[in-house]
Amino acid sequence: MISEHGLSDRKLKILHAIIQTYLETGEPVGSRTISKYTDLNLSSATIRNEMADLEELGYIMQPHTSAGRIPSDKGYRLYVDMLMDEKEQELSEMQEQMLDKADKMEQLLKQAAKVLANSTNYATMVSTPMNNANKIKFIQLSMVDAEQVIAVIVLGGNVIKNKIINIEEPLSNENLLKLNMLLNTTLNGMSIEAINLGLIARLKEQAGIHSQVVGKVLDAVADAIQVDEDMQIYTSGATNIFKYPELSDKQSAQEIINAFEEKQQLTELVTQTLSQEENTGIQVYIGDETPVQTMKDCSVVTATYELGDGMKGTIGIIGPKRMDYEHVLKSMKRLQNELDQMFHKNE
Amino acid sequence: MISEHGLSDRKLKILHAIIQTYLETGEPVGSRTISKYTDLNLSSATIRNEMADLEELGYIMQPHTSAGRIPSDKGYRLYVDMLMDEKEQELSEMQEQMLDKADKMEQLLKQAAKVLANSTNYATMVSTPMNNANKIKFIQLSMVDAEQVIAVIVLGGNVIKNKIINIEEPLSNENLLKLNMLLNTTLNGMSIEAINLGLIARLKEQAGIHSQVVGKVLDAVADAIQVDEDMQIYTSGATNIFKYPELSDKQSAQEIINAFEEKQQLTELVTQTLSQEENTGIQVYIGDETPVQTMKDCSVVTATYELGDGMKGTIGIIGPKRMDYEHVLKSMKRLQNELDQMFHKNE
DNA sequence: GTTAGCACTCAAAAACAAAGAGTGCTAATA
DNA sequence: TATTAGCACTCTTTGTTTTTGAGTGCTAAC
Repeated sequence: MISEHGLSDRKLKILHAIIQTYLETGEPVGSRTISKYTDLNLSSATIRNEMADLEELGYIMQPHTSAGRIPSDKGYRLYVDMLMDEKEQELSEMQEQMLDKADKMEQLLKQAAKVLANSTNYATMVSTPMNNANKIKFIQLSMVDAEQVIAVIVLGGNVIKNKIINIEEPLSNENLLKLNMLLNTTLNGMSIEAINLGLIARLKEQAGIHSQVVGKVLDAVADAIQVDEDMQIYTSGATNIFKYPELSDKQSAQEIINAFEEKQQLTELVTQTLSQEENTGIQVYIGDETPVQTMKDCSVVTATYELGDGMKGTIGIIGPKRMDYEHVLKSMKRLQNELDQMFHKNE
Repeated sequence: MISEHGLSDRKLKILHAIIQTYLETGEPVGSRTISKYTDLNLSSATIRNEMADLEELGYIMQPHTSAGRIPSDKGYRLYVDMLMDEKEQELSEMQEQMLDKADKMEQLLKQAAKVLANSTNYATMVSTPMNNANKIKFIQLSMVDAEQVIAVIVLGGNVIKNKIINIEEPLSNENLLKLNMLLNTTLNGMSIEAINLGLIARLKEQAGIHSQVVGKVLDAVADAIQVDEDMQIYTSGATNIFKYPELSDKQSAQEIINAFEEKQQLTELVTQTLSQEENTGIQVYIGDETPVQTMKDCSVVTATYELGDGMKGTIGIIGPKRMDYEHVLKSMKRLQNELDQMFHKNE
């Protein structure tokens, strides 16, 4: 939706110019600059009048009297909303850079974060898909040596988990085979929530003397999923924030980078993004709008990508409010596309 | 080895006092401070004379005339060497914090880095073990569905790798069994270097019509190992460097944190550390001594831990030159011990 | 409606002025 | 001979004042 701003065309142009120059320079922009470096052919005085209006309307503000203007959050918002409505751009070539190294999901996502950080010069994050309603695709137990069994669990989307289980007495080949049969026939295609206590009891009963092994395997399954529940987040380019003076004073830099390192706070972003069901799946949080308080002086752009099976992951870009929204939105769309495509191809 | 410093006992005491107070405050320390807050009972003037000597000998220096003295790299070196010779301390309790969450190696090491960072307030890194001469312990292929086979490879030290392989036509159960037999009998206990072209050719021959599958599996093996070759590095507490003003100006902070994020430069540290064969396995690099140029204004303490099978990993602490060496060295020894122990127990 | 002109404001930069910590040296002292 | 008190000197730090310049708002002319 376009905001009901009701600004004259000229005001809009001036606002646009202010924002764009501010995006580049990071310095408050004065009336003279606009008057000179724009094709409006208006004197600085006229611009000043318009700017006074724009300020009154809340789109721009002065850091102090006798300084130029900078966009307010509201101003950015308008700008971004305008951008969002623009036609889609041609995609791709990003693909090459990514396919390159990527074969495992983990690496693919790491790479994605890196590519995005490089191409935008902001800090980026990519989350692994959350498997809320994920299904077990395959389970296999194998003996590694006399006392150790390895359990390999493949989930939907080819997410692979494995876990080593210590057992007291060796399993015969035959029994191993039986157990594998049992587990697979019972659990295959099963969604994770569906594995309840009743089912577990039944399984153990059927396993007979090996019920304890089954117990351990189920623990392993639970564990494997548990680990995945708090999904992984890959970040890149956190130090890019040093490039923007307004964020790189010790205090802010410390906090933001810390958030990136600890990742804890980023999960908030992920859940927030995933819950919000938008058409394009791209969201822009400007300043205070962000779900993560640490980043209240930043802008955060997030997008979701899909894996099928209802699995969704998140991509995020964190930068200064004066971020190059145009470029970022484009890059975001591209990456989103790439990821969607890749995962669907791999399926 | 103790350096041949040949300093008088008094000089040594003064140097010690200077370093210790500087470690705490981070400010140049003057003669008066030493005279007052030490049990030497000497006037500031006497101290000044001694300090002049110490400066001439290169153990301390003045940031500028009429400032107090700060330790030089040489001074720190002497101090650290003295510490290193001290008796071992009692270990442990760190174990609890770690065992807690740890079950997979990856998590264990992540946790280790975190614990260490918390306990020292410096930036830390832990590398996964390098498997130069690592052996294949177990290989298993399983069908996931009609077109996909999963290969699980367990290496020495229970390092698990897996990879999904796409195949054209389904394998019968029988053939799968045969392949597994073939692979295991041939490759088990084999060190990775030993898998050469000749062996590969022989394997393929024996696999007959499934030679292409074998090829893909071997690719997968190579790949799995490849991935491991450039080992993982887990870091924690990078933002701790903000706590030390002498490192936290934009320039340095940016560089150091970046090194931590990109990890590239840290591998240098790891290899350096691993190559150097010391008795205790703990090394201290002060300032310029560091293998990583980015950290020339820091001190870096590294240690190795062992996994058996000749696999070794690295632990590292990076902080200001005025780091609390005593504490750090103790923590380091503890962690080193914990890790050694854990991996050997798990074996 | 637009613009030139001017007085005014205010942050940032530059210039200047203590203040204070610490030194080196000399001369007196134990 | 080793230690110490005393003093002049040096430099950073801190605070104050001045200067500068970009940018504004307002008024009056176009």
